[in-house]
Amino acid sequence: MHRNDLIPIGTLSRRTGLAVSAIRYYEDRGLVTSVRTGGNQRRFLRSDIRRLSFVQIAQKLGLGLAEIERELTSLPQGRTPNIMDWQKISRSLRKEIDSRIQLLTRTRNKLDECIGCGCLSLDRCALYNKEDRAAAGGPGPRFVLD
Amino acid sequence: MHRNDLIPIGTLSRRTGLAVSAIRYYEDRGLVTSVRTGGNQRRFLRSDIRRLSFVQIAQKLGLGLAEIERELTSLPQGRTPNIMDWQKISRSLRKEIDSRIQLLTRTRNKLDECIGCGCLSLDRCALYNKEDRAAAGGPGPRFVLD
DNA sequence: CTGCAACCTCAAGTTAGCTTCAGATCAGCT
DNA sequence: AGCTGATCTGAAGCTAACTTGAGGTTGCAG
Repeated sequence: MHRNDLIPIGTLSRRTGLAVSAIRYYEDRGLVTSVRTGGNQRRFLRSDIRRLSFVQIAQKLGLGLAEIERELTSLPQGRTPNIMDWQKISRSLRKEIDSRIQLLTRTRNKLDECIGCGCLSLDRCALYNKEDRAAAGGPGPRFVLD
Repeated sequence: MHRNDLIPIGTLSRRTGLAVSAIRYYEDRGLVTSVRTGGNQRRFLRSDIRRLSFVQIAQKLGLGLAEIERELTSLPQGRTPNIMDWQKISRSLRKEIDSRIQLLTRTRNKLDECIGCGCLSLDRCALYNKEDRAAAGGPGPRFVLD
């Protein structure tokens, strides 16, 4: 519609709160793409603001850039993503949040049981265990949050 | 009580599921301590199994080793930690979990609002925003999980 | 008392996710 | 036309949390 559908990297930086260097890094990683001006400067789509906002939110949830990239592939290529596209991908993020909440809730319950005896073994938590009987139970509490 | 209150690093490794190299690294970082045999091999207290279990659980919650170290300072020095000590510190961990759950819940609610319009701005989420009016609202969705 | 798994130290390498720096060019206002 | 802030590239550096490797020593079962 208007000519300034294309924004320079500094603007994208201000609008997303990301450092310019971070955006360039994301481009290297393939999380966003840009076109170049005659003078070789990057120009991004306005819709990349949303795209990078999504990246930040997903990151705060603990997703790695690789996973985020995978999520983002569900956005249309060629066409600028519309509301429906973002709704769809946001719902996927919502699922992620849900499962994280569940995981934490389960851990909290486990921990509650274990606070009772202070054993911190989180599996075979039978009373305090002078002889370290739990040794038979295999290695550590690793599994707790796996 | 018995002579084998002291265990070698390999045993500690098996009992915690941690790599030997990781335990040595933790010792460098000051998360555990050991005594040495005549031949310079490390010997740990059995209670360090719990200590390192705690480390692993806290880590899975996203705490950094520095924060974990801080938590661990609440354990008694000199004396082997008893059940009460572990209960106390575990409760502190429980608080951490609780606040994380709250944070995620808040984020989920925000996101739910935003899925409605697909804007992903998460603050002034008034309908879809062709002119990018939100620009006035300051940089990105940074604050969401801060 | 011998053999060999388990230990030791120290330096360097690894992955993720960026930042910093140097030196050079661009773009837009006056 | 000129100034000045914004951008460019590529290499190197950084933090966290470890792992790997080389070369050497210990400790205990038989």
